[in-house]
Amino acid sequence: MKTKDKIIETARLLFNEKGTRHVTTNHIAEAAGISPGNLYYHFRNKEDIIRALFERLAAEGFEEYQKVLQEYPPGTLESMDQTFSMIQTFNWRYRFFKRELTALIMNDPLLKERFGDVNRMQLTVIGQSIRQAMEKGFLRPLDDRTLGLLTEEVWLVTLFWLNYLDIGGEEVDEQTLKRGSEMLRNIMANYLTR
Amino acid sequence: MKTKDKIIETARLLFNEKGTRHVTTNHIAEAAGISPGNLYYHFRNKEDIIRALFERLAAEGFEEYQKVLQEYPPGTLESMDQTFSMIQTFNWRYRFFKRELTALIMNDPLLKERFGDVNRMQLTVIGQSIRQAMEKGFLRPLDDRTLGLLTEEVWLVTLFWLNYLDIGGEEVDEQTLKRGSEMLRNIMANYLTR
Amino acid sequence: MKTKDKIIETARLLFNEKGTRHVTTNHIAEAAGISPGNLYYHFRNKEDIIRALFERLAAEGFEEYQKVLQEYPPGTLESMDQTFSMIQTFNWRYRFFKRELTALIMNDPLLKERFGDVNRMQLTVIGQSIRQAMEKGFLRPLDDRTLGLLTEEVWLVTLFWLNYLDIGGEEVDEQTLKRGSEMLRNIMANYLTR
Amino acid sequence: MKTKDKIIETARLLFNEKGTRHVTTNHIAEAAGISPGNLYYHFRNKEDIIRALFERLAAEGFEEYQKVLQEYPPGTLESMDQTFSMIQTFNWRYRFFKRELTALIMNDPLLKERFGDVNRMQLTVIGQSIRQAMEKGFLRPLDDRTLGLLTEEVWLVTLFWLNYLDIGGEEVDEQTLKRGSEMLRNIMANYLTR
DNA sequence: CATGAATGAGGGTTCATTCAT
DNA sequence: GATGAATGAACCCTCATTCAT
Repeated sequence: MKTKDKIIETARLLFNEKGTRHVTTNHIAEAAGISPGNLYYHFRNKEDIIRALFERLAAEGFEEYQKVLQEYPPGTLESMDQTFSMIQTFNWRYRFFKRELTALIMNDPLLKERFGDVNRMQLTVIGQSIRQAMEKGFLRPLDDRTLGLLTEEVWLVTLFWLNYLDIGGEEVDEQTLKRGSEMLRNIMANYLTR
Repeated sequence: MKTKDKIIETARLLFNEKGTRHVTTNHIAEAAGISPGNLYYHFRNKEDIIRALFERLAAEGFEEYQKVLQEYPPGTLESMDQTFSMIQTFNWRYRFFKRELTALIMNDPLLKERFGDVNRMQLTVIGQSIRQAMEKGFLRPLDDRTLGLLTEEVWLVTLFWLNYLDIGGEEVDEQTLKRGSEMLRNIMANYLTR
Repeated sequence: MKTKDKIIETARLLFNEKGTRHVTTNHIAEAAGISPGNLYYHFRNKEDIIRALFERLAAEGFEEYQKVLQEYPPGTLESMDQTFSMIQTFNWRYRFFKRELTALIMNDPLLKERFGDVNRMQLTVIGQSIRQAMEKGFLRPLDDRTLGLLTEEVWLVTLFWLNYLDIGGEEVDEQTLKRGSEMLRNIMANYLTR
Repeated sequence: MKTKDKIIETARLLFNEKGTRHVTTNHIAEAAGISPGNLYYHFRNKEDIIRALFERLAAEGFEEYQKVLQEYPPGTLESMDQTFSMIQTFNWRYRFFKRELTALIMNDPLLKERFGDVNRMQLTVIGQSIRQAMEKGFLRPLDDRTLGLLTEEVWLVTLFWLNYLDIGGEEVDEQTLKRGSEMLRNIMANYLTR
């Protein structure tokens, strides 16, 4: 593994474990087995590492989403399920990010913009997915406003399910993740044609 | 206003504005018009101020909730609406808290416990409220599992609506808050008797 | 007990327990059950308390010494023994003082002077005591230089026996104190007439 | 000279001059011509510097002792004399240490242990040295108890001679140090075979 | 005599970042 | 690419002391 990747991966693990605040750049360097100076050769500063982690999250997420799309016909409950659990995997892999998101964004305009882009894209994808399900007849016809709210509802649950568990002091495991899926299914159930 | 309150209030404003990380105890003292030493006369440390803010949030929240209960019959859509917007007010007043919640909790076991207590209590209240609505006939009969999911759904949206707006880069105003209420109504709509 | 005495007594206990450095004036006030302001009504500053403790040590020591003199004929081994163990009692009662003596003196000229006075007086007393023993025939005749060295030797052991135990990690109890007496007797033994 | 050594050496001088209490880490850094951060790059904290000073004292002392042993046959009065004045040199070089010893030890268990080790070793060395002198016929035969007391007596005087001068307000110079040697000789004189 | 809130200089320490090698 | 010593601003917090009441 290249040094740059080693830094990113080490940072991810440490950030998840202790939060960005309590992980120093020297700490990362040491854990990655390199010198502080070398870390700064590969990254301009700490923020830069966080940004790199976000880009990685976005790229990997996009890739995985393509795979889901290929395996499961879009617009079905199954594809929604798969997408949900895929996103949870990322939320978990990069959980420091979700935990501190607003704080991080508040102090880094560049990150804010990039996150905004990705977030918008994801919302669009969800919206289209639901619209497709409607067009294919899996869901009953919905007016635009209801469709909008439903989309956001699905997205909100998907985004914050891990935080919800976190806050409630619940472990993240197969069971609790499954409960998240159930919640989504429960939401959709009201709109299924049968 | 007493010094202790002045500190708490100043801290709340600064934390909301810049995040706990970027607000130093000396900042708070200066903004409150007192000496650093005096701040530490009233609070053992920075964490202690954060805890005090949580206690205040909890106490004020409880108080407000009682008022809502007295004005609106529990178990109605209206009371739910009122409770939602009341909670949003607190989420906004103490928004630093919600933003950094998991990070804060991760590093302060005492806060974690206190938050857990309050959170559990709130979930219980919501659950009972929905059950009452059902018993009164506003909602159609639901099995326990569905009722549990619905409760969590309502709670999740209530908790994270502000974060959702934050993340999406949306302003917090009457309009966006109202959209949160609508989402809740939309969720409930599926279970109303008519 | 008067407030002033309460402060002195509390300070002595705390200083012995934790050292002057780690005992704050507020700490003393709290333990004495009074307010910080009140402490400063009775003493100008922390140094002043330490000085008062020294004066008390000196006064009590003088008083006790008179008692020993009355009970045991001066110039006997027995009176030396009694004096030794009497001084150990004070060294123990005010052990913080002996522990930090040089440091305390270095930063407080007034204390330095007072301690010097008392110390000189004590040396004189010991010297005279030994001389008496010689004149009474308990000790064999000694030239002035030897007598001077012997006096200092006795005084040095008496002064530092507790520190010696402290340093060696030994408990201060009847047994270890007795060993100190034995050492003195051992020193004197070489000069006894029989 | 390396930075680490520069820090240690500077600390030693300042500690001797003003006592550990009144020397701040920033003082040391400034006097050593480095930044505060750099000091903390080489030492974890202030205690750590003090520990390093003790280790240096112990190491240098051991080294010097070996030299004395090679030059002067062990078990002679001369070797004792040399050892005494050698130790006084160290007591003087690291006099802050002896002055504050008990206080320092009280608040640093690690230091306490290390000091205990070294102290025990030194007592053993003295004991053996006296025993050798006896076996070689320089000293008359002594029973174990007397030998033990004599050993401790010698050690006590050696350890505290500088403190004794300090307390008495006497300068440390050739003359006063010589008086210490004389005291030891005076003690030994009683046991010499001739 | 007594209270206790208030002061403020400064202490130990951290950590993102730089730079000579 | 890499090292690791070095920087320095700033942080959290302490505590002897003061002062209005």
